[in-house]
Amino acid sequence: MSKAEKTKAFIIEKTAALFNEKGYAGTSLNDMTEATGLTKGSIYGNFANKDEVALAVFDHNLQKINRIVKENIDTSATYKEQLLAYTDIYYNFSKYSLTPGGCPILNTAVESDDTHPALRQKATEAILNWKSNIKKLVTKGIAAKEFDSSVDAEQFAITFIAAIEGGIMLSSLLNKPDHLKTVVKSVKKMIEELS
Amino acid sequence: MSKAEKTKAFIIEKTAALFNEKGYAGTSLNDMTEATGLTKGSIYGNFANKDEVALAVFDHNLQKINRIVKENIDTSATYKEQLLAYTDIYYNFSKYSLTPGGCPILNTAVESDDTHPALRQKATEAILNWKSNIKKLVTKGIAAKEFDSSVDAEQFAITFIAAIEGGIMLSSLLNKPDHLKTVVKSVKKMIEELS
Amino acid sequence: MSKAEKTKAFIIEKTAALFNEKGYAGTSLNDMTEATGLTKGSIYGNFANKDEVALAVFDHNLQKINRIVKENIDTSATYKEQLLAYTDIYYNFSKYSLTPGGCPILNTAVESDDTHPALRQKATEAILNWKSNIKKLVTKGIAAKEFDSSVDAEQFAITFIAAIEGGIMLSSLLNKPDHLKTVVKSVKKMIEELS
Amino acid sequence: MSKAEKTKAFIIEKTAALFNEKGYAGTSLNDMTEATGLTKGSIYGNFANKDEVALAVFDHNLQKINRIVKENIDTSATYKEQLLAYTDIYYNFSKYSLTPGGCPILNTAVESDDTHPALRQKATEAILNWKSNIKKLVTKGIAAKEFDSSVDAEQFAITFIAAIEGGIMLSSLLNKPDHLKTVVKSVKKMIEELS
DNA sequence: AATGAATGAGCATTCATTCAT
DNA sequence: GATGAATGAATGCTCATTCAT
Repeated sequence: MSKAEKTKAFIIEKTAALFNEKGYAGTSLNDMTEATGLTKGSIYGNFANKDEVALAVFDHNLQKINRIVKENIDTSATYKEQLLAYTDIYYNFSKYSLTPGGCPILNTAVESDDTHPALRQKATEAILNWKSNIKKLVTKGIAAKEFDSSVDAEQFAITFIAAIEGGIMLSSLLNKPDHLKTVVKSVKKMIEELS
Repeated sequence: MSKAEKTKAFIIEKTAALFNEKGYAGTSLNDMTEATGLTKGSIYGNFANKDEVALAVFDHNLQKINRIVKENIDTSATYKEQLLAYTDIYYNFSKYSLTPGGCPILNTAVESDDTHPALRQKATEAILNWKSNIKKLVTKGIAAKEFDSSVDAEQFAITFIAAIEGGIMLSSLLNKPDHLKTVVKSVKKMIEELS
Repeated sequence: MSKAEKTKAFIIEKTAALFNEKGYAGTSLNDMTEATGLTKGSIYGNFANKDEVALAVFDHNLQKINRIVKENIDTSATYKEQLLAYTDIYYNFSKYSLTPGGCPILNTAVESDDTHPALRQKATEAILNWKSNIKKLVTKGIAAKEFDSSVDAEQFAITFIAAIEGGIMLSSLLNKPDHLKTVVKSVKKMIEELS
Repeated sequence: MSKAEKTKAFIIEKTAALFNEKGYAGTSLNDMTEATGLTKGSIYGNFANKDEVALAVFDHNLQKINRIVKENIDTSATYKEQLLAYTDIYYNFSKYSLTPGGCPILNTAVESDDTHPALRQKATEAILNWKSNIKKLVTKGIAAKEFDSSVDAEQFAITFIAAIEGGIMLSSLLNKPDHLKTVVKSVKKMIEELS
């Protein structure tokens, strides 16, 4: 890793919390220099502009989540177990020391949808990919006779994601991590009902 | 209604969409003068500062939703029907010409939770009130033997709100109103299962 | 004249020398606040941006010159006398307390021709208008039998302007006002030769 | 020529057009690295600062012109012919592929006279040298009885340079190479009248 | 001799807010 | 009660320059 790559990674890591907590518009270059200890010139030497940092931070946050998902899903044998493992991630959400400030996908989605096309695009892709993954597990589970053939995979995936994201929002806003656990419990019940 | 009250109401109405779409940090006084056709001096003559406008806008948006909820719930006889009526509001969400830019509670919750205590407080109250309403309907439904006594009202309320809010986010981000309808379908199924 | 118009005029007057001496790129907003005693905000309250000030300054400088030209030309009876009166303006160039820093048209022409289309356009129009005026005097002089019919009005006008502007440049650069007077003498000889 | 000398020459050549078109203040180190393909460090390894490059570029441009002048003058027998040869250079100005952006002496003179003493000094010397050359030709022509003894060599030289430089400015600004030719024609007539 | 990476001062511009009229 | 005009701090970004490697 070159010096530039190291500094880029350093900037991303140090500003990730900032962008997630204060949003894109709410995070200033000054905030960023304070968080990193670097000068504005240095940040602009490594990124073309604030936008590029924000997009890189989003990718960074997403990778973090995807890595956790992969680790937890791969060890599961059946599709049902994989779905349950998926939910377990959110049941133990606070355990994983993820970027503070709530779910980056949710935050980005909410802030960017009317204001920042490039970020919106990133959030959209992340959600569509997530939906596709859940859908695949359900479809394969049906094929493997784990789930009832009448199950609507699309509907399940959408409801799954909606509930989890809504649960994260409630937990963050009300400062009650248990609310997400409560939602996860309901989602687990939904998974049981797939059979 | 005095002239001052009229102007205040006018400012709130004209800037409501702005705040909901661009967020608090993303909405400038200049945006507000453009949207209203008024001068900055005039806005400051009617509100102490930008904050006050944002808070008033939140109240305005919330009242709009609450009025719709009240209208649709009151006509229902049973508690189950009332819960179903509740969900119908979101099934037909786009029909009610609400403030553009997605759900104001969700937007405010996401933007304010790490940055704006006063707005956060408003969002918190709105959510807690919503949760309390749903919980009451379930509790009364249990007492009236409409729902099974084993039902956890708190869990249901939290999951209900989480799913709906998550559904709104998905619909806004992906620009697919049907996603919210899909979530509402799942919620209706959850209501059926309460019996 | 409204307050805004007064401030605009004040800004133009106070920054005219600045732009003429340091050029468009060489004049900073800080220079402008120092020269006017106003804040940046005040300048931006009266002009959309630095460009608008520069363009207004150019117009202001041009008007100043045009006013002097008009005053001196109008009193002359014959076309030859009008041409001579024209040159007298430049013979006494330093007398008129014009904007310091040399000829604004020349300065703007030289700086803007490869970099600033809007300013270039202004300089172009000023020069074309000047050429047209000189040409008209010659043409009318020919018609009035003051000048020989073989005279090429276009050639005279171009040479006239070129010599004067070149003379201003030499005087400014070498800090020798007499150089312009020397050039004017040659131009006067050219005028005598028109007959 | 050492490596360092080669690189210096390379930098000068590649940035000459830049400085002539955008001016000293308008040319950034970034522009210079783009134009040369070198790094900032490399430019600073070969020149003390931006100033030094600009001064070297001026010298480079001046040498180019002087070489052309020498080549064209030397072949002429009489002083009148030498003066006419001088003007021919400008009649065919566009033929010689000189630095784009107009006359470097004029550009430098106009930009630097109020802002950059070192460049101003260079432009001053170039003009004085030019004037001295023209003056010598006229004086020698008088001594050789080619020109009338009443001719004012200083006045002729100043008017000559003023007209040519003014002509270059008009041609550049109005994008009409013919304007310079028109001026040159007038200058040739002036030369004829010296006899 | 050249590079990559950094610096900090400076750039044009926009911000929320104030206040005399 | 509303306006026009101002303020000064903050915005994102670029500048010429330096220096360890």
